[in-house]
Amino acid sequence: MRKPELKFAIIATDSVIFTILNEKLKILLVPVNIPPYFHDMQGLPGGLIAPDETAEDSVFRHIRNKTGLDIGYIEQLSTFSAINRDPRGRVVSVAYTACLSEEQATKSILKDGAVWVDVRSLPKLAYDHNEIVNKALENLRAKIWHTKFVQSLLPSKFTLHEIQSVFDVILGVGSDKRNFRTKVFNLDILKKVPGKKMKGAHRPAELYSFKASKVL
Amino acid sequence: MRKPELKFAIIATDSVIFTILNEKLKILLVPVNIPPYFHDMQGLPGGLIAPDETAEDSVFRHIRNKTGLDIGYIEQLSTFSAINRDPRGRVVSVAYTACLSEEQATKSILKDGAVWVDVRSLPKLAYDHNEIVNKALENLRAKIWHTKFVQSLLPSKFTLHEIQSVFDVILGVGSDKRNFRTKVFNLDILKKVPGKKMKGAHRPAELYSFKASKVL
DNA sequence: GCAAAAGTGTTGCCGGTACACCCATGC
DNA sequence: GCATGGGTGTACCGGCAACACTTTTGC
Repeated sequence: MRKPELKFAIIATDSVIFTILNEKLKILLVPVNIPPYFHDMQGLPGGLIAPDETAEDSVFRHIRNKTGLDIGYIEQLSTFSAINRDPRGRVVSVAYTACLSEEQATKSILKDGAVWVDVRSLPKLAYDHNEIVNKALENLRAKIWHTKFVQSLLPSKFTLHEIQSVFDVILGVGSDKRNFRTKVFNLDILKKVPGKKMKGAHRPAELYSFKASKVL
Repeated sequence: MRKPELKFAIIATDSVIFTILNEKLKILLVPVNIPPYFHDMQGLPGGLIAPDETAEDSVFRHIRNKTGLDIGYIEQLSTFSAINRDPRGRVVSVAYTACLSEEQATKSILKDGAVWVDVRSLPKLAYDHNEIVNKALENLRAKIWHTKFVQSLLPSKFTLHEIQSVFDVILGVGSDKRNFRTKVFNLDILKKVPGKKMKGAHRPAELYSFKASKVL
């Protein structure tokens, strides 16, 4: 099945890059065309780790190449080492999760056919990338209250409605406005900042930002 | 600093193997002697991943070689890829956590100078192994209530005192007997099994075992 | 009968959830 | 003045922590 020409395993990284566009959770996918194994499929952005870079460096480099962006916050997800996960040979992949704000995602200049795809309607992906995405989603949902993922998904200033919407979209449930606010205020992670945000003919919303390094 | 003869990174695994001996949390360490880099030091058991095995396979194999035991349950911890973590060349390591019962640990036939060392009095270890152990400890403490680690640390039948002792030793705090029992009973993960355990001139203790696959 | 570990319930607090109304703005 | 989203408080429930006495056994 796999070609024996590679004597040792090669190390790569794959990135699950989340953003929220139009209240939908999306990830970045790139075309995969590797005859005779994969025809017109999609997969996660990623690539080999260069000899003089760490896995994190590699992730930053590959994301920059696909989006033109410098991502600020990534988190290691897991390492995938199934023997036949890459039909071309033995490739072990260290998977990472990253998040972008809608603003960053829309201003990024996608290259090589990269596209944002709704996680609710993912196609069958190349390699074991569906498995990686599923694990990334589980991990995101489990840790959303205890990591900086939310901060990466939001602009520097945001309304309470916006931050609540991030939680609701990721967790896939609608939450109560008053309870949500009580909870985040008790966590003491937000500070009110000057200015208000108008959106249509309504009462303007207060703006908030994250207190420096409160959430781990 | 590092030798350039290796053109690509090599993949290895390292294992943090916990057990509890005499109410002390211990890990397995092996001697490391690699002049001119490491003289009479200790480090985690581990080794390269063979081309035809997964990372998990590699962990099982290396543990078997050091202890003569077949470990049942392991869990991936994290992957360490700092460029100079191994002074001999570029080695990326996938770290795993495993746990053994006291019975398994004492009956295991340690080879190559492997020893059990109290985590409270660890020496400076070779490579970045102190960092790996610290992360493994954090992870163990954070997930102790939600993983099979506790099951791996206990024999198949045990008393309530014994399981509480496992939690207390790992978390480093004494807990209330009645509250602890209320909590585990509410979790519905234990079943009473026939027989009692005597230990000195006292009232005998009931024996319990885990219900099949309740804890994830 | 005494030393030593096993076993057993109640109370207060806190975090989570359910739930409804007034406020500020543009038109 | 009305339509639209912004903002606020209370009541119930369940999990968690503090706390002391009786039971069973070997000697």
